[in-house]
This record gives sequence, C-alpha cells and structure tokens, in this order.
Amino acid sequence: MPQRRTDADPRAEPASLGIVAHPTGPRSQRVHEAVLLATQELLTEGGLPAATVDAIAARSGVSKATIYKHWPSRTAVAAKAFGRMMAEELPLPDTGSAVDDLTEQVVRVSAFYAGERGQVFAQLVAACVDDSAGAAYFRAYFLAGRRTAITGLWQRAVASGAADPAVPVDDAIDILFGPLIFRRLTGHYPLTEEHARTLALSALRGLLVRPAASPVARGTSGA
Amino acid sequence: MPQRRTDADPRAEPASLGIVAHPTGPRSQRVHEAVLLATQELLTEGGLPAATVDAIAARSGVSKATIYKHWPSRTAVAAKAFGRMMAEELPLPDTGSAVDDLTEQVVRVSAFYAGERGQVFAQLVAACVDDSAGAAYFRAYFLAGRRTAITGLWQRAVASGAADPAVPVDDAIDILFGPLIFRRLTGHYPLTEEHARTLALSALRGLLVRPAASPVARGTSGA
Amino acid sequence: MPQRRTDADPRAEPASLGIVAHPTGPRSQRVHEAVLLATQELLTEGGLPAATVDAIAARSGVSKATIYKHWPSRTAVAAKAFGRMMAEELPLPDTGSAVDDLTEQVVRVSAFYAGERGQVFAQLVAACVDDSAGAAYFRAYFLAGRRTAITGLWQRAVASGAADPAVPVDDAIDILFGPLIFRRLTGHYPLTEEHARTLALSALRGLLVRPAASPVARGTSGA
Amino acid sequence: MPQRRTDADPRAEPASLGIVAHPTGPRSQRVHEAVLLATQELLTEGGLPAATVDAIAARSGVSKATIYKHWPSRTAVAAKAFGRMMAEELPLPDTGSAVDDLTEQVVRVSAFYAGERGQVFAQLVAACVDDSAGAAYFRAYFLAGRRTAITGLWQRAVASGAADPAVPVDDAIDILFGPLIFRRLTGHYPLTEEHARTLALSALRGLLVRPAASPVARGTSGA
DNA sequence: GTATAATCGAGACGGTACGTCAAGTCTTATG
DNA sequence: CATAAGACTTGACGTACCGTCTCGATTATAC
Repeated sequence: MPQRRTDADPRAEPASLGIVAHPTGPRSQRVHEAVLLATQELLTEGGLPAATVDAIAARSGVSKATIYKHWPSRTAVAAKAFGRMMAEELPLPDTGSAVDDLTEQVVRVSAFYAGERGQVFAQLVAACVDDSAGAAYFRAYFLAGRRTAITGLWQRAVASGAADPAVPVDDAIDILFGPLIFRRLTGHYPLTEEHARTLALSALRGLLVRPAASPVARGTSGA
Repeated sequence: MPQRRTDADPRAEPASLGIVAHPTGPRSQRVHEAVLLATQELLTEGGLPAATVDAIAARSGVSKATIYKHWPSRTAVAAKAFGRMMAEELPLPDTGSAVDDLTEQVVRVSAFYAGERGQVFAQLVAACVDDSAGAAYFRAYFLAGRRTAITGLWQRAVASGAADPAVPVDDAIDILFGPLIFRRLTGHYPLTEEHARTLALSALRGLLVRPAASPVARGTSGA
Repeated sequence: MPQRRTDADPRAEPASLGIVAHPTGPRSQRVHEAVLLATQELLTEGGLPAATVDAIAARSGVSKATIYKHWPSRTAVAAKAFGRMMAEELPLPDTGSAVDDLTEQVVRVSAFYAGERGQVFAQLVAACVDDSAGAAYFRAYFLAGRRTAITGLWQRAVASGAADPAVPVDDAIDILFGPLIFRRLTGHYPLTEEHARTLALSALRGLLVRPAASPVARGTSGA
Repeated sequence: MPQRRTDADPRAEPASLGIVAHPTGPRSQRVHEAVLLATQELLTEGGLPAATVDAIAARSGVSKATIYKHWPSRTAVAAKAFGRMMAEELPLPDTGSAVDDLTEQVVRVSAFYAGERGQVFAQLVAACVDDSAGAAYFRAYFLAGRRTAITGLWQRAVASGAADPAVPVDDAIDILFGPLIFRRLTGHYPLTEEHARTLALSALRGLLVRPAASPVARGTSGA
C-alpha cells in the first residue's frame, strides 16, 4: 500500500506525488483527483459539515475504504481539498510599499475570514484540534503555502528597510494574522476592514509608546 | 420558566443568578450546580470529548432533558463549567513593571495553552465554530473574564506611560494572545517559554524598524 | 381526595357523578369539564397521539397534577372524553325488521371504524392493552354504552322471534362486531360496506350448512 | 442493498431469504438471526415493552443503526420474531369431525390469548394501530401463517359437508376468532374455555333461530 | 496469454452521541 | 385544601457520521 504510506506523511508527499510512488499508476491518481474534486464541491456547497466521508464517496464514485487508504481522516481530505481551492485565491498585494502591502494583506485576509470560505477555514482549524493527522495535512496543504507567500512579503519589507530583521518571520506572521483567526473563531470582535486596518497598524507599530512620530509617517520620511 | 429563559441569554444571567429569578427556588440551583460540577470533573478527566451530555447527566444525576432546558447545547454547558474552573487560575502577574507584566502574562498563557487545560480551551474554541449559542456562552463565561483581567494589565501599562494609549485594548489583547491561540490550534509552532517571550517582545515593540534603543529601556526612560 | 378515589373506579362513578361525591363541588366539575372538552378537541384534531397530557393541560388550563388527581392515566381521560363524543353519534337503525337492523348496524359500525373516529377508537383499544386502568374507563364510558344499545337491538330481534334466545347477548355482540374490530386493528381485510354486509350475513346465518331457506325468510315466516 | 430492500417488503422476503439475494453473504444473515433471537428472548421475558430497540441491540450485539436498516420499526422486528416463535406452537386439532376441530381451535386460541403469549399478541396488535409498516410485518409473519392454517381447517369442514361453502373463508375466520381478540384487547369479557366453547357454538350455528335440530347433530346426520 | 496481486466499488456493520419527546411525580405558591 | 405552574426523572426514540471490514470485480504487470 504505497499510496497510503506516502500520503500519510503530508510533508513527504508533495515531492513524490505522481513521480515514483504509485505502482498501479493512473488508478490512484484518478481516485485522488475525484475525491478532492468532490470534496471541494461539497465544501463550497455546505462547508465542512457537508463534506461527510459518505458524501464524498457518493459524489466522487470512490469508495469509503479507498478514501481511507489515501488519507488518514476526513479532516485530512478536506484540508487538502481546501488547500487546492485556495491556491489561486488571495494573490499577494503589490503596492510598491512593502509596509502597505502587509497592511493590505491583513485587510484581505480579514475579509476572507469574514466570508463563506472563512467559515470553512474556521471549521478546518477547529477540526484540527482533535485530529492531529488532519492537522498535519492542514499545515502542509494550506498553511504552508500561505506562510510561504507571506514570508515573501515580509522579506521584501525587511529588504526595503521598513521591517525589523530582528523579528522572526513566524512571529511576524502570527502577530499579523493570529488576531484575525482568534476573532473569527470565537466571534468576540467583528472582522470589518476598518478593524483590520487598525489592527494591522497596531501590530506593525507595536503596542508601546514610541519616541518619534507615527511609523508610517516616520517610515515615509525616514526612508 | 425563569431559569431557562434567563440562562438562555448568557449575558443577562450573571447578575440575576441566585438572587431573585427562581420561583421554583432551590431546585434549579441544585441542578445548575450539579451539572457544572460534573462537567468540570469530566473536562478535567478527559477534555471536551468526555463531557458528553449523557455522561454529564449520568454523573450529575440530572436528566438530559433538564440539561437541555437549562443550556442550549453541550458546548454551552462546557463553556460555563470551564469558565468557572478557570476563574481562580491564572492570577495576573505584578512585577512592578507593567510591560514586564504583559510579557509575563503572555508566557503564562502560552504555558497554559501548552498544558492539559489548554487542550480543553482549544476544544472549546473549536466547538464554538459551529455552535453560535455555545460561542456566546464561551465569550460570556470565559473570555469576558480573561479580557477584563488583561484590560486591567493594559491600563496599568498605559498609565505607566509605557503602553501606547492610541492602541485599542482589543487590538492589544488580540495581538498579544491571538498568535498563541493560533499556534495552539493548528500546532504550526511550538508553545515554549522561549518562543512566547520572543513573541511578546515582537508584539510589544512592533514589527517595524525602530529608530532608537530597546522599547523597554526607551519606554522607561521616555515616561 | 374523594374525586380521585371515586373516579378511579369507573364503574362506580356514573351513578355518583355530580350527586354526592364531590365535596369541593363546583371546582372539580369545572376541572372535569375543561379537561374533557380540551381532550375531545385534541382527539378530533390529531387522534390519541395529539391528546398528550401536556397538551390537555395547556388547552384546558388545568394543571397536569390536577388531571392526575382526577384520572389514573392519560388513556382514562381520553377514553372518557371519547365516550362523551360518541354518545350521540351512531343512533340505532330502525327498519322495522330486527334482523335488518342488526345488519344495518354492522354496516354502520364498519363505516365508523373506517373513518377518522374509527382511528381514534382503534388507538384507544390499543392503549388499553397496557393500561388496565385506562381499559376500565374505556369499558365504562364507551363500550358499556355501545353494548347497552346493541343489547336493545338484540332483544328486539329475540322478541320478534328472529334471533335465537339461546345465544348469549355478549356472544351475539362480539360475533357481530369483533370481526370488524379485528380487521380495523390489523388491517388484514378492508372495511367496505360490501364486506360488512356479507360478514353480517355470515354471522347471523352461521357458518354451517343449513337445511332450509334463507334465515331472514325463515325467520320472518317462522315468527 | 439487497437485504434491506428485500426485507422492507415483508411479502417478498420469505421466498428469497437465504437463497440468492445476499451478496454480502453471511453477514446479513448473522445479523438477522441474532436480532430475531434476542427479540424472541426479550418478548418472552417481558413482552413487547421489554423488546426495546436498545435492548435488542444490546443483547444481539447488533447496532441500532443496523437494526433500523433491516426493519422499518421496532414493531416490525417484534412481529417477525413473534411469528417465528409461534410457528410451531398451536398445532391444529384433528378430532375426525371438522366442526369439532373448528370448535376446539377456538378454545385453544382462547387459551392462548389468555396466557402470556396472548399478552404479547395483544401488544403487537396494539402496536400495529399506529405503525402501518409494523402492521405489514405482523400480517406477513404472524397472521398469514395462522390464517393459512385455519383455512385448511375450514376447507376440510367444507369438504365434509358441514361448513357452508357460501361463507367466505375470511368471514369464517374473523367470525370465529375476532370476538376472542376483541375480548382480549379490551377485557370486557373473560377468556375461559367455557365461554370459548359457547362462543364457537354460537358462531357456527349463527345468531338466528333455526328450524331444525342442533347444527352438529344436523351436520352429522345431514352429511 | 495468463497468473498473481493489488486496487477498487459497494456498502454492511459496530459504536457512540446526538437532541427530542411524553408520562407521571413532585414541589412551591396562590386562592 | 384544591389548584396552577412547571421543574424534574425516566426511558426510549430514530438519526447521523465515523472508521473498519468483507466481498467480489477489475485490472496491470510478471511470468
């Protein structure tokens, strides 16, 4: 059962997918494709709750047993399908100013969370809590891509001299987007553009009193 | 049906609890108490998954039907029980320096998330995603208390001149703790003290390049 | 609790109803009336399943506890209410020929069973199986009246010389109507007028070969 | 889903049971058997009320969901189980005289109704009233067998010249046994051998005055 | 070509929890 | 003291989804 093993470790799979790992060749691929497509449709139509393994099996024509040979859990399937769906969405902003790009991205992600897709995102995050195998998929097929993209943004900002190179990129990312996720999950605070913009400003400038003028002003004048 | 109605709106209940609202008198209170106690035990022993309505009913001696008359969902019961459990835990630090207090609190919360209770916390947050009624309880009986406490810390920091009064407290809180929750839920980053401390520093200082020395030093001297 | 005791034995109550047994006087009567009325409405609207004790209490304005002081069970209430409803319905036929009257009555009862009220009747009979207290009420407040009426018919038939005085009236009644009830309950045979008429004929003539002409002809001529 | 569908129509199943219809093979049969066995035991121990779906599931080791895939309702399971239990009981009498056989059968059935099994029978009949799917099972797996047997008796009686060939067999059966069922269900008349014998006599001879001697005597002499 | 072995579709199954419902009992407060 | 109001226990209901398992058909390569 090469497929199972390979895919069970989501970190290993991307490299091997479709290259060597599938002795039976085309069959597994067909299954893979059909399942992810069906799952994407179901996620779109009714969110995670609709993406029942039974429903996926029915719509994809792939049997439940086969699905469980390819993925460790329902969450894993959904995570991968979701990762695919989102691959093209949310293109990175490029305003010329790296700092503005970061702010803009926070605003966009906030809007994304507030929308229908955001609901699915939240459901997936929730599902990860009690499904570590699924969580691995979510990280590998969704989060990783997002973080890579944001890392690019961040590095541009560092290169431009605006962002602080001393700040680890993981901290930067989580400080900018963690609050949004928190808000999305518990609903304790609205996800409007207004709030997102304010939040980004606070995160970028920091929470402490600064000696000089506003960072944007300073950033502009100082650059 | 005073108890039922009252409790259906989690925001309204705290004030009226046990004061006037219960015409049937002690009965409702007994039920309330028994259910929450049983739930606390179950949460401690096996987390949210163990706090089945059936299990709660069995252990508390309160019937399922009655439980569903008092709370809108399993999550709601668990949220309230958890709020109680946590009421005394996590006392606020008081080092003398407001900024150090904020940092310390981030470290403590990180440790909390990393522990067993943190698992329950994560499960509750996850459960809120598809249970808005439960989410209301979680906000009212757990989050609200936490946020109030942190707000105190923040205000001290503002008063001391270290924290930026222009930053909305909700932003401050979410910037400091949102990243931790994000990390806890998806597991994409470890929750060690080391990382927590670094994170707090980044959040406090901001992500952008600063003209002068360390924020703490500057904060102190600048005040 | 005189009302309870009195009413618990349905055979004793009819005589005493409203004469001596109710020390509280008007109050009990009001309760009695309201409950039976509400129950009648509910039975009409949705059959026995609709006549929930909660529903009866709600509609009548009489509390559940009070209802249970007056009647031993839900079935008992429904049985009595049903008995009342049916008191005036199904007047006895009077064609001049006692035998024809019996036949006609079988046909009418068959039609009754086939209708909506027949459904309620069947539900009550069913409810009696595991509720002997309710069964007593059903016998006292519904069956007794019916049997008395049919007994009259039978006695006319005997007097006219058509019916066999050697046949116990209870046998006669059950032979004529028992089959209809059986058919109504299990649905193994349709309840059409056609079938009812044939049945009545078979029951009246007997199942064995007869030496002479039709029983009716003989009955008439022989009288 | 052969088993499920097949069994959903109780009339169709008996022929196909265990012959061709089960692609999954032994599994369905095992379930079937285990459920019916457990149900039989429960019915014996505590009647229909004891044959809870939960109890059946627990005792048979078959899950509730599976039970509900095989049968439309609890009543249906019980009906089939009861049909099996009764298959061998109540052997037909054979006294030489067909008419005596009919009488004897009425007496036996009366005794059966009066006993423990009769209680279960009554409960099943009652359950049929509000469960038409269950009623179909009851007819198919219990009543049908009984009626077939009695039909044999009846045909012997007709062949012997004693029974009236003009009487439809369904009428004959219901006239002979309907009264017993009626009495059993409402309890308005005792089910003693004495009464059963009298009843049979009345049913056989008919309710009307006869010109000649007793039907038995006449039947014998007339044949 | 044919054997061999895996892959797969179909779906039965056990398990576990869900949220609901009604019966009947009991308590408190009212008149 | 009879009531109204309704909280409460009990016990069963029927459903949903998960993940495992079995069976038999299909198919791809190795012989």
